[in-house]
Amino acid sequence: MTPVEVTELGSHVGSEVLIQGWLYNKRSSGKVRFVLVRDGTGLVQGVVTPDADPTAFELADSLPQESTLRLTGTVRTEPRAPGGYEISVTRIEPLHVPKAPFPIGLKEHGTGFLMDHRHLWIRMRRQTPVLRIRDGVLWAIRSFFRERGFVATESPVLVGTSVEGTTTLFPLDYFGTPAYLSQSGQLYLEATCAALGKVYWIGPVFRAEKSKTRRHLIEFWMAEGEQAFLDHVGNLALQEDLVRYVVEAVAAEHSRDLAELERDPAVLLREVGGPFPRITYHEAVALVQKAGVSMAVGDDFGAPAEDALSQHFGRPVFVERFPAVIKPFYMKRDPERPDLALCADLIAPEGYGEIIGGSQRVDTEEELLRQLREAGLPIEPYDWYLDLRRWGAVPHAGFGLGVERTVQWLAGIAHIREAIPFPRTLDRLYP
RNA sequence: UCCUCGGUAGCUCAGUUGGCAGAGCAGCCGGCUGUUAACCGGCGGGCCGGAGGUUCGAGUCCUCCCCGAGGAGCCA
Repeated sequence: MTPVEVTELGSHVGSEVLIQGWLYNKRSSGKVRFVLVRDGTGLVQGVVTPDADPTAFELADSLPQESTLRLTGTVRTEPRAPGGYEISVTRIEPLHVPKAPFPIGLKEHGTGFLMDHRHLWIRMRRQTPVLRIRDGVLWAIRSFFRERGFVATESPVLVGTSVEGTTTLFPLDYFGTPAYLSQSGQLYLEATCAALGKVYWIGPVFRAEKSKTRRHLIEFWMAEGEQAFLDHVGNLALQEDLVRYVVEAVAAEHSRDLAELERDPAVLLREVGGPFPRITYHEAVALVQKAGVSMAVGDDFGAPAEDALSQHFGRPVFVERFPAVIKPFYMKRDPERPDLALCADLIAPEGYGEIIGGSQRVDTEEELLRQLREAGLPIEPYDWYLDLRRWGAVPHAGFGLGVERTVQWLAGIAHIREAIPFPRTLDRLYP
C-alpha cells in the first residue's frame, strides 16, 4: 500500500491508508486505545479496539513514546480527534522500539534541559510549526527577490575583513593568515551588484557578542539585498515591499502552523496593512523619552527603547538618519546634514525588535577613505572594496534582514532560540 | 562583562525557627469501551551541584568554586 501523509488524509476519507511515522502519545480507556502518531506533516489519532488485530491492540498499549511505526487503517471524519480526522486501526507494524523512555515528556521542562536535548526537542508539538514557518519565510524572501529580478550571489563565510566593528569577530587561522567568520555579506554584495545590478543572498553570519537576551544568536541568518542606482528613499520602499510580501505569504500558506502556535494571522496582516511609518532618529529619541524610557541623543536604541517605539506605532516603523558616528563606515552621509547617515532600521511590532538595518552606501573613493580612517580601520584589507569606487562607482543601497527575528515575530515566540533548528547561543555549542 | 534568581528522584518542583528525604509526571504492575498533557489504585527510584566551614546535628546557616535561567549593554 502506498503511504499517505497526515496532511493528505482529508482526501482519503472512507478508504484504507498506510501512515508512516512516530508514536507521539497514547491513551487508553478500557477496551479502546488511542495512538497519536506524527509523521512530520502533522498529527493523527488512531483508534484501536480488540475486534481489530489483537496484535495491534497489544502494541497500542506497550509501544513507548517515539517508537517508529507503520499504521494501517480506515480514515474517518471525527470532530473529537485532534486534526478532525481519525484512523480506525487494523494493523500496527513497529519499525523501531526504543529501549529507554524518551527524555522529552509532554509535561513541562526547563529551558536548560530542552536546549541540551534540542535534537529531540524539535520533534515536539510547538517546535515543528515554527520550523515550517521559517521555511515559509525563506521561500518568500527568495521568491520576492526573484520576482523583482534580483540575482542570488553568495558571499563568502570566511573573510579577511570586518563589516560591523572589530570587537565581535570570530578569529580563525587561515593557513597562517588571520581570518574571520563573516559578520555580514554586504561588502561582497556591493561588488556583485556592480556586476549584476540587483543581487541578494541568504546565509549565516556570526557575531561574537557576549549577548544573552531573547533576541540574540551568535550564528544567525541574514537576507541581504543590494541594488545599483538605488537611493535611500527607494531602499525603504524595497524593504517595506519585502516585509509585507513575506508576512502575506506566511499568513496565506502557514495558517495551520500559525493556528497551532495560537498566532492570529489577522493581527499580522493588520500590522503590515498600511504604509510603515517613517520617523527620524531624533524624532524617535523624543518619542522614547516621552514614553518614560531614559536615553540621550547620540545613544543607539536599547531593547526598552525599541519596545517603546513598537508599542507606540503597533506596526513596523522605520527609524532613519542616525548620527553617523554611531553607524558603520560604509554608510553615505546625508548631503544636507553631513553628521547624519542615510540609513534606517526597521523596528518590528509587538516588541520583536530591529529586524532590518539598511543604508545608502558611500559611493566615492575619497569619502570611503575618510570614513575608514575615522573608524580607525586599516586601509589595505579594504583595497578591493575601494576598487568598487574607482571603477564604475554608482549610487547604491541595500539592507540586511534578520531571518530569525522575522520568524520570531511571525510565529509569535518569546525567544529567538526556537526560530532556528540548532541555535548557537552564548556558552552553548551542544548539540 | 555586569546585575538578579536558581541547582533536591529521569523531568517539573515543595521541603516550616537547623532535628527521619517529599509530591506530581515519566517508568513498571493492575483497572476502566471515546481518550484529548486522560483518569483511578499500587510499586521501585536520592552523592540534596562541588569543596571547605559553623554546629551535638546542615537540603536548610557561612565562604569559595562550577553549572543553568532571566535581564542589561551591543546588535539583526
